Amino acid sequence: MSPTIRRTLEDRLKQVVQETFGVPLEVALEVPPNPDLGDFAAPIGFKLARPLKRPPQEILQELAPRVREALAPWVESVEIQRGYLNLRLSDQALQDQLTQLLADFEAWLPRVAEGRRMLIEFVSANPTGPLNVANARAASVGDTLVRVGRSLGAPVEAEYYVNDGGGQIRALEESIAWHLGERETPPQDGYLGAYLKHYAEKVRDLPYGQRARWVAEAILRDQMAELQAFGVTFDHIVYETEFHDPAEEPRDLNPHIGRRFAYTQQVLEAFRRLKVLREMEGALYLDTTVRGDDKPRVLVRSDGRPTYFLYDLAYHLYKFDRGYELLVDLWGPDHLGHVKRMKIALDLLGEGLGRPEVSGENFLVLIVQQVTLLRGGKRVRMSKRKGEYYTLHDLVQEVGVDAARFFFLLRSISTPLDFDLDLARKLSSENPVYYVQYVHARIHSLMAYAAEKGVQGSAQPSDLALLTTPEERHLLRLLSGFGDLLLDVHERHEPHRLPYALMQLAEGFHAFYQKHRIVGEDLARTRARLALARAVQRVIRHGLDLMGVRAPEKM
RNA sequence: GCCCCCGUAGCUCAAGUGGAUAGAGCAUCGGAUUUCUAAUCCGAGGGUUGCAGGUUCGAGUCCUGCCGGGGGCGCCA
Repeated sequence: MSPTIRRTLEDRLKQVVQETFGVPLEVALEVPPNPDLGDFAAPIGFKLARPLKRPPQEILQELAPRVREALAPWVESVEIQRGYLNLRLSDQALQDQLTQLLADFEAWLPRVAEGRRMLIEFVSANPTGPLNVANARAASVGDTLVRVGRSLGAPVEAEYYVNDGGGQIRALEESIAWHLGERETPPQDGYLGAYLKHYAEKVRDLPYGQRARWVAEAILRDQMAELQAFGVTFDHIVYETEFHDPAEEPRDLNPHIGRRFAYTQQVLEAFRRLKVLREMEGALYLDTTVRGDDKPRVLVRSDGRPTYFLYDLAYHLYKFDRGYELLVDLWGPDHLGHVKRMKIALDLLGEGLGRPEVSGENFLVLIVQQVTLLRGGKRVRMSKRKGEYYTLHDLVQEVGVDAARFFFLLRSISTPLDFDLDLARKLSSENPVYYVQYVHARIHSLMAYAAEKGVQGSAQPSDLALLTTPEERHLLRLLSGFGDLLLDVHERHEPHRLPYALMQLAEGFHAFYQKHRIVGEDLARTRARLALARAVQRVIRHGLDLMGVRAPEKM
């Protein structure tokens, strides 16, 4: 429940500025480029200069003594440097963090204050073939966001949407017939990959028209198994056909069909009420241009079949209806053009329904950029329909779950990722993931050694006061900031910060270990250093777990 | 043609909501271990942040234009 030191300091600083100058100021603490400058830097001199019409230096000189007093329990020095107020944490505060971390790790982690119920939808691959590496990247990112959120006590759930309707299912049906030799020419837009033959053989005895549904279910099961092996699970699975008209298909063939058709009708009614529906050439359009879109978007085709867009709106209304307050969707770059119209449509939907919570504001799309596979320095072209594949399964076989997940998380979401397969295979012994895992294993072995030497008893506060070398202080500082890091990952939806932070912590520990003897003559110092090592191990283990990466005890 | 993403060290990428001397890994070169895991550590070289302007105390970050790469622009999903 403890707020982090950084948040505490920011709140206090804000308060002091308000009391001293009577102006509000959002204070965002930064970390100075050089540790000699302190642990935190508040760039408030520049920011106050304008509203107060006074030079930064003068402002800070007036502020510094008050800050020093207000932050006394946590901060041992406050210095003015250029336009910054540089803060140095007290040894006591850092040692207290260590004590609390070890006493009750879960309680030491910060909690997300306003618990908006969040639903993250990701992967949501078509049930027409195996998962590819783009799905793998989305799975890594989405799952880690879910885990981080939960670790901070935020109500976050994971959902998978199955596009089990529309043209691709018809194409699947045709493709199955082709694989069974019932038609000579391969269907246009068909799925010609060898994998499908295996599924097709199992439905040979089913009549044409009923096979695709069975195969889609089987593929979905296999996808889920593959994801589970990748460490990724979902709380909910929702099918597109739930939003279809139940008259479309007999329910004994499709148990999902039409269960939530009411949502589809509700969407159309809301738009009708709002008078934003347009009929042109026999098709029904949503006039998104009233909110700045380029052109109206088709909801119902001229032959009466609804589009994916309409079903997607019904689906997202269903999400809001279940009480989620923030909807996060992870989409591929090919869906980029849909973001704007979707937000507009949700705004209109909320207005039409008179429900302000249904709105584009509460709908966040994260575009997870594409993955390009390289082999021998050349692009590996992939096409589901042509049957050219490199699957999630292949990836796990080749580089393993740990390396794959770590590697995917190492890039920010918005960066296209070149995945060099030759390099990835080579990386198996050079990948940074092993650098981090090694710290965990090393500390495990260290603990065993200490036990063997008969070192007993946990560190007392007086022991921890001995942690004063630069390497020890650096580690204490990194540990104390771990909660802030998780908050950043959660609030900004930037999971790539996590592996970087763990690499930094690992680097700090390796350097510390190299330079200082941990189990030694001085028992008090030994206890203190073991406590520090145990805390590092705990944080590393937690961080790796959030990434779905194992924390081995031996390497 | 319009919209979006990207352009940072030889390579792959970071850079905490506009902050101090732009940082890591890999690669290259040079060192370190009789004692707790060398899958480690220490050090060196390597940069006009694609180009040109602008905004301001301050720009890799924001704005405009251009160049290059990728993606999208369907009564497909």
